[in-house]
Amino acid sequence: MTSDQKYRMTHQRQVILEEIRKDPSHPTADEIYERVRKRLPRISMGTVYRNLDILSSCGLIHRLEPGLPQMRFDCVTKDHYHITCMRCGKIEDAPIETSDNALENLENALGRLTKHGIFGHKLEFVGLCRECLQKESENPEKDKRDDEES
Amino acid sequence: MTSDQKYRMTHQRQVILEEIRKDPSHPTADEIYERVRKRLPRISMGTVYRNLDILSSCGLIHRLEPGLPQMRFDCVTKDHYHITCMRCGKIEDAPIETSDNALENLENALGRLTKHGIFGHKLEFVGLCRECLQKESENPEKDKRDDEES
DNA sequence: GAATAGATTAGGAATCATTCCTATTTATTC
DNA sequence: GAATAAATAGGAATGATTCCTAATCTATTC
Repeated sequence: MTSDQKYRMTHQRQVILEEIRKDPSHPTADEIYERVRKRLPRISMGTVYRNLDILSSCGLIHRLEPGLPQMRFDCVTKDHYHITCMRCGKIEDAPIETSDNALENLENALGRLTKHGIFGHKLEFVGLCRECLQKESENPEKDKRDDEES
Repeated sequence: MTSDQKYRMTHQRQVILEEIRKDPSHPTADEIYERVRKRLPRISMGTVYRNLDILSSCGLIHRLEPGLPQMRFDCVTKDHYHITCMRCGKIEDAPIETSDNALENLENALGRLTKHGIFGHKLEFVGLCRECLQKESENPEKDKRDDEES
């Protein structure tokens, strides 16, 4: 698929890849399944998961692991950072560059300090997305006090 | 438990907290359950989970969410960073300070740029722990080529 | 173009961490 | 010490993910 011949690019795999590439919103496996199913009604969830694994391990997509029960997938394979909404779970790209090497220097220093092999880092920003922030301001303090006067 | 009286400090809750505080290795819920069970043989998993939730929401412990199926818990509530071993899943503290405010500045800039409310970030280093690194060097390339000459 | 072998699939069962439910127990307050 | 609320044990339910199997597809070789 990349250069090795271990994998074939089957039609199902191609459609899954296309649907991920159509969608910059970091969809879950389930969302990908639903979209692919419109084009391939007989596809199974097992096939979707297996191909998400294979596509990730080939580097054609990225697997995201926010602290939420479902994994999400990213068609952008260039390293970048994300903002996760703590209310609705939406994940958006953080418009910052990873090119400055402060974190890389830190990785090297950490490797020396700890004798670990440090191969990378995951940096994720957490907050409220624009929509949830707006709802918050329209309905202030709503869910911070769910123990009073129900 | 902190200052509000919403929660009681029950014996079970106390024991759970003590066992977490005895153990700096970021145990899973299951590991905590096993340790607590030695002291309270009749405790149930539901009680452990409920109390881990409550203790986290009170700020007495921290809940970690590495990209692995099990959550882990940390008795150190001061903000700090971790190194997760991609082979064995062990989580260790990263001996770096969070006090320099580069990431804080970045959060502020991001908030302005995106109109999100940014409340924090999660930074996690990924690599091999000392033990797994050593095994790797004793048995080089073992698991990178599991497709050749089994 | 038949035979072979390996990869892939659909479908569904199994797994397993976590959450939820309920009847009972425990602590607190009046 | 009755009333009330919180917490518990035990077990069932949930739900994302993984695993299994028989059937199908595809590339290669003769």
